[in-house]
Amino acid sequence: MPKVGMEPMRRSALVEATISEIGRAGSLDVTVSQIAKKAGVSSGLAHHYFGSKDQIFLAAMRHILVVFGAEVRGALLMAETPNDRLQAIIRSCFSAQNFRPEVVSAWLSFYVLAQQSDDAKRLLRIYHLRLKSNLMYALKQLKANNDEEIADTIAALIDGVYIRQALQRDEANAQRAVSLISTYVKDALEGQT
Amino acid sequence: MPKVGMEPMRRSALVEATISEIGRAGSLDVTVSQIAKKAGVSSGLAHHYFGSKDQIFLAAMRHILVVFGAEVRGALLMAETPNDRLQAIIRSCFSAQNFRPEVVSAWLSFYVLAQQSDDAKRLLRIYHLRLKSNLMYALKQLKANNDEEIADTIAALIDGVYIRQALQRDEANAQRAVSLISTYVKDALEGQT
DNA sequence: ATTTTTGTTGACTGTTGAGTCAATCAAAAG
DNA sequence: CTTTTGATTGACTCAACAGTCAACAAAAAT
Repeated sequence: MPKVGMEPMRRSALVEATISEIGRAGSLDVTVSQIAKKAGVSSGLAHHYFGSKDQIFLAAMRHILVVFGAEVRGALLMAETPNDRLQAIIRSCFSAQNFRPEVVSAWLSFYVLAQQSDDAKRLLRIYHLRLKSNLMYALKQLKANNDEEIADTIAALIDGVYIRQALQRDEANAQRAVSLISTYVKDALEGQT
Repeated sequence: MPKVGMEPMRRSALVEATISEIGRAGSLDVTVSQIAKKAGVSSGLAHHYFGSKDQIFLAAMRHILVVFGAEVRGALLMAETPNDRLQAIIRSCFSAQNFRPEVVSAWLSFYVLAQQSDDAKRLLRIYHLRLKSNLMYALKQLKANNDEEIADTIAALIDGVYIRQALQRDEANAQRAVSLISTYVKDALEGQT
């Protein structure tokens, strides 16, 4: 079985397994062995490819952020008006991919990780900046005079809805989440123009 | 030195130490020894009074919720109009006591704990229900036709602002947090009446 | 004065889990 | 056919830590 070129497959299997196990456990309290088992390999191999548990976590976090970023970019491509752009961003947050229970749960754990690891903090900051810049770009075109406050509110709302979803654990209602935030956006823009 | 009646003092010292250490570490990854040391006692004593680490965490969480609940109730007493009531609730969330960096950080960890422990989940659910009921009571008097959605949005906003504060770690700007949420409330109510 | 109760410690135990390492296997290269 | 290289394992080491326990200290009760 040992063929050449296994590395990328193993890496991504381990990353997926990490997200899945973190989601299942609801915390970073998962062992390398659990992750490896879920990925169908030995714990030694996980260390072989990633070096340490921390690196595995970071790789998983990077993966989630990359998937998220790609989805947002894809959705933005099809948006024509500034309002479309806002909707595209919001809807991306709650897409089937990103709003999966394990992923939501993993997000929460990554927020915790970011309090401990500088690398994780850096990753999350980049994500935050990109999200805000995307929001601001659309809001500026809409001539919202308090665009910065609105952007921060949207961002906080997204995080808040996520955290609450992580707790409830019933099947995620993405529709309601999107409508909640969209309603806010509508009200906020009406109130000020 | 061993006088009678030490128990309540030790318990509260340990609870305070737990919050402080969780806040410092940014996660539940603190040892009983660390907590005990911070409280100025031995690890054995912590076990003596609480039985297990889980129980210590739960006691700390209960303490935060009790303090929070008391503050909200106090603020509500002085509110006269429904709008005052909303403001009172929001302002309580960001009071000097509740919005301390360690407490904010501990909150985030408690959300994680609630994904693992049923007891923690129950505690948090009670807090959520009480918060929502307080919000709804005020919103109903304001004749908001979409009161439930507004209540959920406020709650999500509070959580979102908290989580972001936990990350930034710079000195908390409670003023801005309150104004962010108050602005939302104003817009939401104007938009619909 | 002695007994009981309450508070308190720190050493000890058992377990768990991260990371290492030598050895193995099979394909690819020469 | 032999050598190299990448993939892979599982046993092993070592440290950390939760929880236990026997023992001690001082006040309170008798």
